[in-house]
Amino acid sequence: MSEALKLENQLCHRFYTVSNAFSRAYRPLLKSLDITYPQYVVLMALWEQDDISISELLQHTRIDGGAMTLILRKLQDKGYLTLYADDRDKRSRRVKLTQTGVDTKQLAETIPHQMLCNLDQLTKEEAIQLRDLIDKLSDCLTSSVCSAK
Amino acid sequence: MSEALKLENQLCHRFYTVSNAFSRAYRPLLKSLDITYPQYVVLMALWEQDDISISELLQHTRIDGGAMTLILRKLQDKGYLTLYADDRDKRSRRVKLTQTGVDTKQLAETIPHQMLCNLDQLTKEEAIQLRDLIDKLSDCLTSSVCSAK
DNA sequence: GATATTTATTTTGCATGCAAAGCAAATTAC
DNA sequence: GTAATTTGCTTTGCATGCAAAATAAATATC
Repeated sequence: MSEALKLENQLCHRFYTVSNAFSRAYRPLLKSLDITYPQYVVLMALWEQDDISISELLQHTRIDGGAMTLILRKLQDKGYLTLYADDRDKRSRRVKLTQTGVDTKQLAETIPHQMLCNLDQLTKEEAIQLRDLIDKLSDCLTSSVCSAK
Repeated sequence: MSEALKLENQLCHRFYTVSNAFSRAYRPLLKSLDITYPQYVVLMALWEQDDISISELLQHTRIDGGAMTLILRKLQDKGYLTLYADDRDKRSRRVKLTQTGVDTKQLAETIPHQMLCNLDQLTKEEAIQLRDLIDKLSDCLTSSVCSAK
């Protein structure tokens, strides 16, 4: 049979598989914080830059807008953050960590190490190489020059 | 701030982002077949090896079991495949492409090329390198020696 | 300055991904 | 050979990802 349609040759399937594997691998690490992986992504973004608009948060995290509404609602319910209207632009809403949200960063500090511990078969060089290749791939996919719309 | 929790340093977030980007990029290519990306994965698996049990299909595709039930139901409704009971083991069900399902492979042959066209910034060597690094990473994640359960 | 358009966000409807529970058939234990 | 366990699959409930429609507010057009 032709090689092109073989599952083993699909880069996309590798990303599909690994992305889901990551999400599963994070679950036990995030359990004590009572958050999911996308919620963790939102918190990481806020720990890096707090008190930003939802649209900025969408850009940083690349999470879907519709999903973001629900994620923020849940993180608010859990007491990690607060949503408030922007005075200058009433269409916009802003996100701000609560004290709990800020403090939780300390608890989360150990998570990246625990995850890296899963990945220690990769050397630092390989990890960097992998990162750079994915970024190149990501640029192709995002710009999607050739994609038939 | 510490580097460990920065979003930019998370390999997982790259996979999250690229995996979703792939799914989005495939959408227009799969539209004429009226299937989603996971459904396409199932068809690719069956074009490679037809008439297999659901459990085999689960292993090949690494799709979630609960999701697979729905995906197969939809592909059956669309006339791509048939589900039938295994005579030897009545717990098991088997999947077989219909003639339509088999014929559709011809239509799908062009899809991998169209997608590669999106990714032509990557050289062949880089693509292979990327593939191998992801496989190494994938092994780490799957075996998850160190993960605290 | 009223209208048309754009922007920021939410809602809706559909398709997974996942853990956990449920079920029936096959297998193991004894 | 019956009970306990395992296996293959489906169902359930929850959390996204996504396109498209809906809303409200800000901007641009004329």
